[in-house]
Amino acid sequence: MSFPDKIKGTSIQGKNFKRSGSFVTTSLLNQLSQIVGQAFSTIGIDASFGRTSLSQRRELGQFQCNGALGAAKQVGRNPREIAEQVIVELEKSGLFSELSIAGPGFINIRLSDDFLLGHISDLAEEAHFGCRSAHQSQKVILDYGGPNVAKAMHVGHLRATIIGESLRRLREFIGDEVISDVHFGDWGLPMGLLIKEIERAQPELPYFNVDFTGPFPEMSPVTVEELQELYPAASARSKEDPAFLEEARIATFELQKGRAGYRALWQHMRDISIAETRTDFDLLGAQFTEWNGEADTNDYIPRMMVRLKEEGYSEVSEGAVVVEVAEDGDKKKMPPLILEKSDGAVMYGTTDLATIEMRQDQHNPDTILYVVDARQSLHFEQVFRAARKCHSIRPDCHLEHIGFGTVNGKDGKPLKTRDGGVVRLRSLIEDAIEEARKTVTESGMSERFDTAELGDIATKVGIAAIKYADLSNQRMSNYVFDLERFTKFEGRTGPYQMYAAVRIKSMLRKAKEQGLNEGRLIATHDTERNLILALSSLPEAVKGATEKNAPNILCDHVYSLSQEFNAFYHECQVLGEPDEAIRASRLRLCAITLRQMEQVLYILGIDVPERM
RNA sequence: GCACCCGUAGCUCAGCUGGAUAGAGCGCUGCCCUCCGAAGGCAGAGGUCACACGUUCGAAUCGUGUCGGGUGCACCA
Repeated sequence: MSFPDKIKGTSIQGKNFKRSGSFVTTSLLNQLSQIVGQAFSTIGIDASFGRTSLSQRRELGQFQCNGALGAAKQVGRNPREIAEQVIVELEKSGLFSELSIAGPGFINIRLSDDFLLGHISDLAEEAHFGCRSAHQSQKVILDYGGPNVAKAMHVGHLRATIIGESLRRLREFIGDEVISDVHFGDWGLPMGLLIKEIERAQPELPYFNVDFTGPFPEMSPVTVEELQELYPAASARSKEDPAFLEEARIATFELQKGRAGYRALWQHMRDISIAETRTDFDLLGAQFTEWNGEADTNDYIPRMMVRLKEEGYSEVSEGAVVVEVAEDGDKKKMPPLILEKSDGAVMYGTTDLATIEMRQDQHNPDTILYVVDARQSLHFEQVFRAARKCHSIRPDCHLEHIGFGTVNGKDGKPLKTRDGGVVRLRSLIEDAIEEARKTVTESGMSERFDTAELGDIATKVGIAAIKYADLSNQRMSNYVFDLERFTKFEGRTGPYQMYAAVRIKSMLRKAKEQGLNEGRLIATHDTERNLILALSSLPEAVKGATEKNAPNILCDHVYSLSQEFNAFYHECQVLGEPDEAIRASRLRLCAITLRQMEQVLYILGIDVPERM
């Protein structure tokens, strides 16, 4: 693809916009902004006013630039006059099929088909649709998931996992080196509670004998199911029985100091708990490169404590070792980060800080992102401040808490089971798949597919429903969990997006059967151009999603792809188009659309089946 | 008490680096299958963008305050 001959060598076309082969140097909107910026520049106005975006009013143009209004203010000239001069400059380029001024000075732009088609053809050649060109690759550690030993994963882990995994895939897509760490909760007071609870039931076990040096049994004395019942029991007991709580505290302390029997028992609990959570993560498609936990910082903690004391960062306050993190000009009260309780045990602030030191030591990351419930924002503020103050991390390493709101029931309150208990993640997923199975069956799919494929489709639909519903919300706001709504095939749902993609797959399959080939892109209909515009805006969506850690921007993008595709599909025949060149072009457009849709859906963690 | 998050159509939510007539989906009304999957498309009704003041040529968007909801504020995670 190349520009029409007539525009080569014009002032605006210039050297900056030559493309060599299929290499895309920048997104369509960036290119346009630069081109329009040059026009502003030519008439003596700062090029930054050339910022151009997709038009909000498609009937007036494909793109709009509002820069003349802002420039008018700064330069003290009439905005319409500026706009007119800019248009005169832009017309010289020959890149546009329509340029007009509306209202007080909005510039409306339509691109020539050559430029538009050339751009999308190049973009489609790229493995990442041009999304990597503007991004400086970095090493990112993503901390999400956060399951705990002995506790079944529950609703609270849903968002952490879904959002975290999506960010992991997004970062990988733009070319970052990503380390994903599940950060297992395996080191606090709950461990002591569990040890003591098990001892109550089975005091004869060797784990509780201080003099026993091993070897300890290879099999765990408890099953996961038992473990999951032991924890609430122990937790309840600790609230009623101060003596039990005290024993648990001591056990926690002794575990952390390395008491052999406790460590052996702890290892069993950790192993069976990890095995259990893997199932949940597999169902949600979460992939971790590291299965570290709080306990893995144990070697770092003593060193860290000594260093912080020696270097004067930590101090003793009310019997506890703390790091003061309050700063002048703080608007809110900023309590110190507690590293060691007055009983000598460490807390999650300690392990979090030590984890930062460990990560700095092992990976030297550029960014660490924590995908954790928004309610923990104060905690992370404390930890990050402490990390900076104590030089636990390279100063230019970016630390950020990616918070999120709660999952609510239809009553607007955090989701609970009918009897007020915690909703298990597993049952949530199973319910979604079950609900999906219902809608899938109702749609008559059961007659077309065998049981195995039906099960696969229902699983994919159920997972897609949950994920899309979760990710399409703005991260920080709470949302209402309504399976019936999520699993519908109509409207803004995961299944709707899948349906659009599957329909393209089906069409491309037919084309292949009929021996039809793809060919050079040509534009014959505005729905084709609109679809191309949607496709070409992926880099902006990806950039926005990355900068704000906001997968909902990608949900918007894939939704508008679906909408534009459906409009195109309705208006334009593809397989039935008699003109071979047009048919080949449309087939190509369908293929590009499918590839981008699947790519974005993949980032959202949604699998598209071959048929449904 | 202090701090943070949220308040947009009947319902569920986008939009928030200021720009034209504030957008989706569900629900509601009406059209479109001799045509590649109608699980689709097109059109319509529905809004004092919580409220007030301020900055601005221009505010859902920025600032201040008020009201309403959620959350958090040292030895749990």
